Amino acid sequence: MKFTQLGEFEELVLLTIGALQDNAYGVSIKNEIQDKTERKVSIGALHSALNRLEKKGFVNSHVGGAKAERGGRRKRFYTITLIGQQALLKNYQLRTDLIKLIPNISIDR
Amino acid sequence: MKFTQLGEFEELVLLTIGALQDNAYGVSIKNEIQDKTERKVSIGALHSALNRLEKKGFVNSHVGGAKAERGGRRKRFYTITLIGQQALLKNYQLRTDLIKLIPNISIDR
DNA sequence: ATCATAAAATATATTTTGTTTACAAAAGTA
DNA sequence: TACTTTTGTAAACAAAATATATTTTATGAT
Repeated sequence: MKFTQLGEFEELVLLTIGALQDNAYGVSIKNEIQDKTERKVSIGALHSALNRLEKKGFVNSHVGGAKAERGGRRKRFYTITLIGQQALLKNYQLRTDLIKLIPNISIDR
Repeated sequence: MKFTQLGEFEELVLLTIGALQDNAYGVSIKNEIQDKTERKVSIGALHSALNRLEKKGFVNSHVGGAKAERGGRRKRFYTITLIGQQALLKNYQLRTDLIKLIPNISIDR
């Protein structure tokens, strides 16, 4: 494929990383998505999306220090890149424009 | 397993069907998406998305009468169903909520 | 009536994205 | 050391997206 398109789940993950600001790592992203959507997210599914997002340049990551309350592996934190933000905005604007053209649909509440 | 999740391209197609109102068929949908997005849509890709959308209950279809200017096969027109509209709204609202939580992002123009 | 051509849908194969399942690593506790 | 908790990794498979090629159907011209 010539230039990489953001998939549906990838976009949701990317939005969530942005929303979580500096606390976006595997488990927090998983929990946030589950809370907001009622859909269950497996940690494996999430990490494969994260890997793809990083490979495409939509996010950066770094491992944090060893600071967990009760042990555990170090977290890998994700942050959204500029092109990640741009991709989100572009999708958002396109969908907003289109949805407004649909008659008898109530986008405000 | 029951798959009712809308894919990224499927959602774009569904939005476009809604926006085109009573003129949504293969070629018009393809052209509309290409105009709005600069991305190239193959007619085969589009029809496979349409088939999935119909199987999932997000759209209905019917073939039109023979009315083309210069021959050609009859068009199959698509209309969005109620659950199609509901799915679009749900996605729209979720993304709107999330994008507003991202700092330093300008969603208004 | 047959032929050429246009318009649209269908078929098939491949790649990319999404999901599940199982497992491994790192760190604290006892 | 062994145990438990937290998090990440890997591999296999299913579904969605894409590209390319083909077929069906309709009309107008000859």
